[in-house]
Amino acid sequence: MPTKSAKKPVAVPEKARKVNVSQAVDECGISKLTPEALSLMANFFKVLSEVSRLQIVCTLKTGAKNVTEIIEETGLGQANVSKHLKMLAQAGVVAREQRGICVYYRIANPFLFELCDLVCDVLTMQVEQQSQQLQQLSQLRQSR
Amino acid sequence: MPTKSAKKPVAVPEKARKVNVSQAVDECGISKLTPEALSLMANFFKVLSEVSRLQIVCTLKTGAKNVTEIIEETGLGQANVSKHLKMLAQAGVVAREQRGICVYYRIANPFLFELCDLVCDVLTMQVEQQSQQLQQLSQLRQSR
DNA sequence: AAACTCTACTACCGTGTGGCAATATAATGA
DNA sequence: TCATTATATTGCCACACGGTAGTAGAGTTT
Repeated sequence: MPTKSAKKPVAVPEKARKVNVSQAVDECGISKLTPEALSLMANFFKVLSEVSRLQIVCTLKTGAKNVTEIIEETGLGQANVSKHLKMLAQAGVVAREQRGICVYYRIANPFLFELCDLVCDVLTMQVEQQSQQLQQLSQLRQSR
Repeated sequence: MPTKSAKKPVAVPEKARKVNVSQAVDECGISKLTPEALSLMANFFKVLSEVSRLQIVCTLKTGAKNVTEIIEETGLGQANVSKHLKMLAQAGVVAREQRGICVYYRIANPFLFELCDLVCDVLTMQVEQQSQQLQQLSQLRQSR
């Protein structure tokens, strides 16, 4: 049973942590990360936490595309695509390049796909694990 | 200039895509992912897109901890920690284990740290890139 | 049993944000 | 110049979600 040093940790209010970017990511590795670095990470994940934006990223997997092409491939609304692209660009996920009248976007850092593949692996493992557990459950059921 | 086949892509409303999990993640690799798989990914990222939850994950880097320990290490409120832990557990990020009166949580899949490290790398690259660009800008400024 | 600890849950509030329609801006062509 | 196409922006609404206080329940100690 763990012992507590102080009764109430005095709970410094959890709002009021806005972060000024930069410096932040020094020593890599998830442990010993400054709140700023954590905020950077959180923001990065947040950008990738919407199906629409992931759709857009998928679209760009096969190369740079302009907004109209992205709209057609994803079936998303124009305003949304524009908004999402802006967010993705600000997060440094995609790069913007104007060619004549059109604006082409591309994945800024191909590392992203590596990352997504890794996530896919993790999720696959989880799904498999879950289905195994379900199997075991149903087996227990039948042998009753 | 890209040609458009139809004037208005008829915009199937973008709400009304709730996803039933499972199957989804077949062929790994970010391209050719079903909407269900994308939704899984998005949800995974969403769980990691909050500073508080990342703090909790960091806390668990050094091994399983009970809720009180997590509260003390992070300084978060008890209700929040409980809520976040529930979310992390549902997403399969952490595993729950009751020992007597305490409940211990641990990272379910150590792969997670690998993933976070990769994200750190990506973010580091981005930050470095940005600072380089800033440097170039200021140099342009001075040589004016 | 009563008091205490640990964890979970509920209700509430404020904020952030996705989708949408309408409008604005920019570049091109007639 | 005017019309057209491509992209960006704004305002609005609905909804999801984080933080908080209060409460509940389970286990432990006295």
